[in-house]
This record gives sequence, structure tokens and C-alpha cells, in this order.
Amino acid sequence: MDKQDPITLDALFAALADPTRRAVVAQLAEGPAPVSELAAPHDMALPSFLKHLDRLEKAGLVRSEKTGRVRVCTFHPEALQAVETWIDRQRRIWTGRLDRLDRLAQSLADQSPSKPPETS
Amino acid sequence: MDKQDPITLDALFAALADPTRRAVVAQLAEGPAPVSELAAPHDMALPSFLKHLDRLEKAGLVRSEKTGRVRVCTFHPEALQAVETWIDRQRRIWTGRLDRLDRLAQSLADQSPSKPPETS
DNA sequence: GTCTTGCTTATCCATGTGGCTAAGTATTTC
DNA sequence: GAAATACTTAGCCACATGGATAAGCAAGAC
Repeated sequence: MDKQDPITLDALFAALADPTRRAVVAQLAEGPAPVSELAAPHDMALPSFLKHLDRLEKAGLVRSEKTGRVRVCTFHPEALQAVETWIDRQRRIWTGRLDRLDRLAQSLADQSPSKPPETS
Repeated sequence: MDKQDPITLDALFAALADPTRRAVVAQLAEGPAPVSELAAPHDMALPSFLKHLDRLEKAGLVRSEKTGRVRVCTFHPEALQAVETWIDRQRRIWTGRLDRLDRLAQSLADQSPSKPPETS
């Protein structure tokens, strides 16, 4: 019953790909809030809005708990770690590659132009 | 003709929300590659694959140029900056808020337990 | 010149997504 | 207990998305 979906990059990126949902995250970053308060700024019916909240929860970005008739939502920034890790890795690979190219070019330039480069 | 879409968070997050497209980005991070080479690892028809490439280009993550009959694609990591900036901001807001709560709790604890907290 | 290669364009189809309304349920409040 | 509040559930609809096939086309290879 307390089933918790594993946090996947698919769900995370998809959750953040919508302006309404990003706005909710931004609002929750300021502090926890009940559903009605989160929904207020968005010009749409409650059920539509709830679907957005659902996707944020499924992505692991938000958790919520119901007390009485009010559901309070909380931001869980740890979920963003997976995104940043992925991005960092890609950038690292790319810049690492550029660095190697750079050093190669440098070593070519350093040698007397007539000699071919050492490949050891 | 040389119209370049503005890089939006919507397009970026959506582009990265698909495993095929993330794999392409990962592959391109290792260095530029022609379409056929990028498509090879993915078990789908070329036109289907091209749609993925398209979305990566529209998002600004990839650019491509055709020489002869071959189209070579290049990774453009600058596009990822927008994503990281957004994520950083949300986290900063959240942790900033936690810090303030922390200081408040600290100052409450520092006062003699009988006195109510100053609200100035 | 014909053949092959490497895309490209045009459709099509199933499913997912983002919106809606209508009606239901569980707390408070009066 | 009746009424208002705060969601919930169910179902519908339009359009986007991820896949497919079929046919076209320009550049190289032979």
C-alpha cells in the first residue's frame, strides 16, 4: 500500500517538462503547502491540476500527506540529484574529450612542423 | 531559413525525458557522429529515429550539418546550462529556507525557555 | 548510366497527456 | 444534522508522441 515508485530519469525529466509542474515545484521550494493553495495560481479545474501533482509525486519530487480533509505537499529536492548527476556526466565526457583534443593539438604544435606526431 | 528556435525549458526537459534521446546525447558527448552511426544501436526504423534527433535539435542540444549525403550531428552542452540553472535555483530556495528555519529554531533554543520568542 | 547508400517526406496508427465536467466522499463548521 | 470545504473518482475529448511502412531523392561508387 505504501508502494513507492523508483525514481527514474524518464519520470523526472517528463515531470519537469511542463510549466505548470515547474511552477508547483518553485512554489513548494518556498515551503510545504496544501493542494488548494498550490492550485490557486493555475487557471484550471482541480482534477486537471491534481494530475500534475500526481506526476510530481510519481517522479519523487513531491510527497504529500493528508490530515483531516487537507492534503499538504512537500518538496523533495533529493530527487533532482539524479538529474544533475546525469547532466554532469555528459558534460564531463564532452569536455574531457575536448581537453584531449586540445592536448593533442598542442603537442602537434610543439613539435617541429616537419616531424609527424608520436603516437606512443 | 536559418531559423533557430529559442531554447526553452519545456523543450529541453521533454527532449531528455526519453531514453533513446538520452542515449543519443550520451553517444554524441563522445564526439560528433553521422545519423546512421547514431541510429545503429537503436532498434527502430530510421524515420522514427530521425524524429528523436529532430527533438534534440529543436531543444538546442544537438546541431547537425549535411555534407554530401551524410548528416553529421554535434552535441551542444551549453543548452544544458538552462536546465542546471533552473534546478540550482529551486534547490537554493529550498535550502535557504531550511537554513532560516534552523537559525530560528536555534535562537528559540538560546532564549530562556520561559520567554516567548521576539518577533521583531 | 545504373546501383547503392544515406537520408527525407508522407502517411498512418496506438497510446499518452492535458484539459474538461459531473458526481462522490470525508471533514469541518454552524 | 445540514451545509460548506477540500479533495477524489470516473469518464470524456482533442491533440501530441513514439512507433511503423512506403516511396522519393541526391550523392557516390562502379
